Amino acid sequence: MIDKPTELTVDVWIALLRAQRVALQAIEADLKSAGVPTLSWYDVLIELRRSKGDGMRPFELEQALLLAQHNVSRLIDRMVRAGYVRREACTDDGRGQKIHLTESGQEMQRRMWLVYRSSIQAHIGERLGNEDMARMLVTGLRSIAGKPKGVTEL
Amino acid sequence: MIDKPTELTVDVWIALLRAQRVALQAIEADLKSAGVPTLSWYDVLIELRRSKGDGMRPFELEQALLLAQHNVSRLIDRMVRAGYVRREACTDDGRGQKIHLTESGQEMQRRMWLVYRSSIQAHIGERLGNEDMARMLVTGLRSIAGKPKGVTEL
DNA sequence: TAAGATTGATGTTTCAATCTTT
DNA sequence: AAAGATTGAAACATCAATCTTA
Repeated sequence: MIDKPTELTVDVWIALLRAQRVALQAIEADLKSAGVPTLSWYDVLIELRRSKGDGMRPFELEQALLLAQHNVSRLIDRMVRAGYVRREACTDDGRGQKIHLTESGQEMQRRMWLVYRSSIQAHIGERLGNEDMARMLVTGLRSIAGKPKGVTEL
Repeated sequence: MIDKPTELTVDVWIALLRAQRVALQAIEADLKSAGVPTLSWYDVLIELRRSKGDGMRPFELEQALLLAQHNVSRLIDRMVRAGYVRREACTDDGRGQKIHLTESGQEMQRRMWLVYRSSIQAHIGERLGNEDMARMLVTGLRSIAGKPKGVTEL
């Protein structure tokens, strides 16, 4: 059969699934025990911060975060209710809107980053050497992920 | 600060998140368009199949699949309703039970594997060379994931 | 008391349909 | 009609509490 994967390929996929799951659970647990929101909120906060005060359209967030439109819509709902972002009318496209960070959202992003970065170091950095990381990136993970559509370059 | 990650470490984490998300979404989409259940069902089916008819305790599934106990409980509920697994009383431990594959569950596992393996090949195998895969595994992904607790060896 | 497992309430994601503007 | 975005209903996940047996 032409599209049957080798054992090695299957092992890589299983390991990829597992590594991400283990690391993600550990990192989410760290965030939770620090009393801050989850990673999906962080993703929105950091994307908006990178937009430098211009705000972002929901569909831009959608592409950057690999989320479905209705999920972005509801994620923003919750973050508006929590006071971290606000919606603004979009001047050049009547259908759309612009999402902006609030002061409180900026603060939360900074606060989360302090927790998040320790966690990345603990669960990723301390387990891998520089050589290994560099190789995983250039010929491995990025080939699987493809090129991001949004503004954010990896 | 002692636990601040390097840029490279952060890049690896972002790439890991992204690669898994992209591949997972692609694979789930393939399963859906083939009209079969999602990957979490497959994970249960294949674990049970590996147990060779002995069945598995819910807490064993929990460890093998990295799921919380209540999630396993409800996942099994749904799969029982769909007729793919059945619960049996556990002879040596009155608190527990044994989960077994049904005939129909075995069939579905086989059917899903045909779809799943093409999908793994398309989204992982065709994007990576053998050398790269081998390196990602031994010095990369597996160091992040740690050792699995359950029966299943990667 | 602790381990194995389930349940009610609540929060989040998904599906399909809808609404508005281009 | 297509793009951007939202919404109701249903499926699924999570939290805290509970139940049973070891």
